[in-house]
Amino acid sequence: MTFRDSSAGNGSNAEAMWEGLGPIKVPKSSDLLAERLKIEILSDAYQPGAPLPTERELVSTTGLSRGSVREALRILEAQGLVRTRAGRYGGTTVSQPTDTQLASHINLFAKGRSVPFNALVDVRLALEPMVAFLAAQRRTEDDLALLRKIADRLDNSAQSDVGVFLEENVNWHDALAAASHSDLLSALATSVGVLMFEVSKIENFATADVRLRVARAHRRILEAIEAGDAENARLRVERDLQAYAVALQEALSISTAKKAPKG
Amino acid sequence: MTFRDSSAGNGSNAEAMWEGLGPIKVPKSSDLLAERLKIEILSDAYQPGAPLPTERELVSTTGLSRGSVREALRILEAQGLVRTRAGRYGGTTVSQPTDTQLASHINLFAKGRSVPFNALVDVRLALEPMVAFLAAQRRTEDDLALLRKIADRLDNSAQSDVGVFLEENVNWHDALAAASHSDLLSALATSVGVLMFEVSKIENFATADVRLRVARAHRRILEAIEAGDAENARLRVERDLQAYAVALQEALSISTAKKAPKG
DNA sequence: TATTTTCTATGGTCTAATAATTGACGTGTC
DNA sequence: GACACGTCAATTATTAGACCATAGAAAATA
Repeated sequence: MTFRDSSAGNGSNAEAMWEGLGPIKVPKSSDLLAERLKIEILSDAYQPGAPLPTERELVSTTGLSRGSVREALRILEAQGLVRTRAGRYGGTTVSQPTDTQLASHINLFAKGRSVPFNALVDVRLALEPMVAFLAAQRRTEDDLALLRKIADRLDNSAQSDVGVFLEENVNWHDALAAASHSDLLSALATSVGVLMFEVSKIENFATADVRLRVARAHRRILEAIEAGDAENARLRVERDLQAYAVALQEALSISTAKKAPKG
Repeated sequence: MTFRDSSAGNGSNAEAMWEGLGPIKVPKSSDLLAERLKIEILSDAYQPGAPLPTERELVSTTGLSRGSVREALRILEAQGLVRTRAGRYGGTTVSQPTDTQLASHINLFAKGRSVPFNALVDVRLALEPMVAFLAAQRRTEDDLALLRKIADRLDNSAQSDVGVFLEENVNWHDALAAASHSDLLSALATSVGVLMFEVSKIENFATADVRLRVARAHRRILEAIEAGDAENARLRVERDLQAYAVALQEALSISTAKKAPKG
């Protein structure tokens, strides 16, 4: 009598006995190792820069092959948790995810999901006013000096060099975010800022008129931040952002209309 | 005369000749392949579900080894851009990053960088009021039905089951975020919400008193959203969030004070 | 028709070897 | 001593080839 025979012989509820069993998903060894290492790394026992075991040590302690170990390390690397360097005294070390890496993942989310422009506006309209609010409260003298310098350059380039203007505009938003002295908030704000900046690179949107208005708006925001008037800074950013979004939205619909003139 | 001799003989600016040369960074083959595939995937030529070449095909088209190809695929998998399934008719397919994956990366950023509690509050205070604002404008009947059901369950469990209450509280915030109908915003909001939820699981913070207050607050927010009063919804969320953050902050300082009684 | 079995292309894993990298260390020259 | 250079050794980077496990399709069977 086989195992199968005996269970089949138990009657009508032979299958019911096993209904607690669902499909069993076999995880990949590299995923398991990555998960275990992730927990270790986040457990406070590891400081940034601390060395992980070498690949060959991991091979011997885990019993996995070198290939699986390396795949696990690539996963952790993509998550920004480790860094590997070749050569003697190289190896894998713990690292902290950078702003850039977070921005990259947000970027992938937005691009991969084809997040519409309006959704970007929603997020930016949530983040940037708060950034300005906090910046007005927490800005240091260094922050102010940097913001002033960028504001000057924006004024100067507003009537002349479009390329410089756009570049300095990104710098402005980065500096503002940094002045909020809030890690996560500024990382998120700059990420979304970059996304919108990419959109705004369409078809000479940054006309001389638009540039002048942006420069003036930033100047007013800077004044509020200098005065430490948080509520005012928030309001001004909110207003300017809405105006900017509306204008960009219009430019976009014109631009797409051009591309499909009789669609 | 050697090459070196001739350059050294040019005088004091011998090094200046080479100042255009920086350190040359040799990229890893897996990174290169991942980057190239990423560009392909994001180029609109690939729809979600579209199959990538098989590993062995990539080996023959790129000239790399299977190990390198697989490492590249692990990177893309960690970025949420592809999915792989074993077995015949399996393979690697294009996929869209999920909310959960974005949340996971934000989670790693916060944990890996030890982002302080206050910074989480900053972000949540930026996102959630906007979520409520948009939810009041965009909510469907289905959204309202779900929010009402959760609000009821929150009321019922506020005075009894702490576990159910906490769970439903997370559901509430998720449902609210969904009602904003803004992809990125809701993904970010729920990510940060989960992070704060983890913090609030400390030391019976969710006392009966706190639970009742939260339930009442949510009820008021729901009313504003039902009425479509966006500005009101935003204000109420902002106020409640601030109160919640203050209370949690106090509980945290008490909790940490207990752990280091005479520090 | 319904069920079971077989087939096979695919990812998953392992072993073994070689190449490339890189920091330390010695060694010589001036 | 200071500097340039070569050597060494440990580590990751990459390759090659093999075999296993998986999972649908397709064929065989009831």
